[in-house]
Amino acid sequence: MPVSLCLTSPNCFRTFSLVPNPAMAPGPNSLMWFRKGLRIHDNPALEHAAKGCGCLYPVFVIDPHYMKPDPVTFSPGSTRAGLNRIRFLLESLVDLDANLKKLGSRLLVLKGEPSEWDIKRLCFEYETEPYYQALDCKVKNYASLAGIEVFSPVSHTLFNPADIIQKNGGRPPLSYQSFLKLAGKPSWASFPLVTKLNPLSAIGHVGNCEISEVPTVQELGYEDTREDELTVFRGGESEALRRLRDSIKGKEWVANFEKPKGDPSAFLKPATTVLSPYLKFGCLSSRYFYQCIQDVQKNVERHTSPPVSLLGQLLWRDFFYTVGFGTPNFEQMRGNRICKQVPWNDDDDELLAAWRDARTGFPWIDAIMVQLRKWGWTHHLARHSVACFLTRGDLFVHWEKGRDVFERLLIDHDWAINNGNWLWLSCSSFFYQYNRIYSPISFGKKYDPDGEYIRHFLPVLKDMPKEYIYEPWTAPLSIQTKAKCIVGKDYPKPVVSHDSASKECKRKLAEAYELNKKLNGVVSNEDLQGLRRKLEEKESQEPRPKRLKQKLISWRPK
DNA sequence: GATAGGTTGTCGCA
DNA sequence: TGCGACAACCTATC
Repeated sequence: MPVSLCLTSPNCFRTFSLVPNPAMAPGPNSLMWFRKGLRIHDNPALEHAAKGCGCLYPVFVIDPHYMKPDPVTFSPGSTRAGLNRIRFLLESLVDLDANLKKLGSRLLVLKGEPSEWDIKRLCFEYETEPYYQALDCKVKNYASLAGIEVFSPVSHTLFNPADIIQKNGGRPPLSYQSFLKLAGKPSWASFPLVTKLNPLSAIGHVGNCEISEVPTVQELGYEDTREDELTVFRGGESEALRRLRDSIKGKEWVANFEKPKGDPSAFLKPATTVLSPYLKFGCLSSRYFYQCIQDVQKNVERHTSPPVSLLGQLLWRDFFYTVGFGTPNFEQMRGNRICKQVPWNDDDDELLAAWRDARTGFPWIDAIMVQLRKWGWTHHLARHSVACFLTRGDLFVHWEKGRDVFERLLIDHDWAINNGNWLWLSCSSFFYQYNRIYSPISFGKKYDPDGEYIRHFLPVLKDMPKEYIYEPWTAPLSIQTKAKCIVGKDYPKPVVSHDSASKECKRKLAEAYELNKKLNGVVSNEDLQGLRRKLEEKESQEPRPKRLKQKLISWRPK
């Protein structure tokens, strides 16, 4: 009996069939299913698949939902991913294919046509995201029905999130420090990882299955993509290892790395490693990265420590993976045990769109949103700035809305880390000091007083004198004219007054916190509606210029 | 129940 | 460049 196995989405079971054949010799045929973990080095699933096998099928399945152009979204891309990330993924696949070819194999890219293959061993990297949990559960069930051995090792993260949760009595730790204590040193920290593989077995019979080369973005149906809309970072394991070598070359830089001291406005040479997209797709093994940093630290007198050190950054990643894995409804406010229930604006699409489309009228915020859209990447602190601005700092828009925008645009988008950071920045979980608000004016200014970052990503402001570049609406008209940028015409007026909007946000959060405390975190929809009404009443009693009156202009960053 | 500590706020001052 | 005031949150731990 052939057993159908779908390797694309949890709700479909028709990609191809596996036909176990006990008579096959010499070893069992193996299927290595690549999802993330797009690498040769430190890839236990691939290693196991290759060990003593007959034929080896290295497979990547194109999921149409992830790849196919969706014409109705706000930025080029598919239903689930922006074009930048799709391109990054394709580049990573091309590189993986090339690296497999060096080992005498190749990548088999499949697109949905059923076929029968003779497989006895199925190997894929373990995943903690709900999407893969649901999919893998079904795949494992079907494989076991068919008598196929499944090997699914934890190798995407430093630790197994389930172990940490178990050590903590069944609940994930909610602070970084307690996470560190529970985690300790990873078991493999001082063992050499397998970074090189022997030549791989041949590909087996593929039947009538449609095998293709890695498609280009054009072949996927993306036509009019302007080059300047595309990211400056190239995907793939080779590029990841090159970047890694470059980053750790400067031993002092590694040893003295302090995340909060990095400059978010540095764009010619980013202040961080920009290894996050490679970690996201597993082009770079986080464990290999860990060992490389460890080696550098051994050879210097003193070095920084978590949370600010470079190693600390990798541990943050594991922290969010752990909490995300152990928290039901982690990606939403409702039904999320660790999330404060707050009456965010969730129907003001105008404010959301202004933020998303880089027309809030705050150049620092808008420049970051342009960089995000073009590069699919911005510095961590720049992400903080815009996330705070959208939610608890100024616009009071629901963090889930901002999360969705990041999810689409970031090339390093990672389910656990993105949701975790939005919970953090909106003061919904992990972090609660809602009085600490990033100023959309002074925060950028302290790193980049001349506004070079703004001039680069918002060329409309390139001739604005530095005295006004963070607040162009305060520039006298003569200056605006001279700079060829009239605020309200060439560049928008600010959508809110930061002073009054941030005060209002603090007041609302104080009320929301009080309600959560009173109800012991069990806040119903009605409770939230009640608070929303109460806050609105207060607003109408004390009318204040919540939003500066302005004619909406159809301004687009160029 | 009290206390310590928390990845990275802002402002004014020395 | 570094400090305290600002106003005061929460979680972890005892």
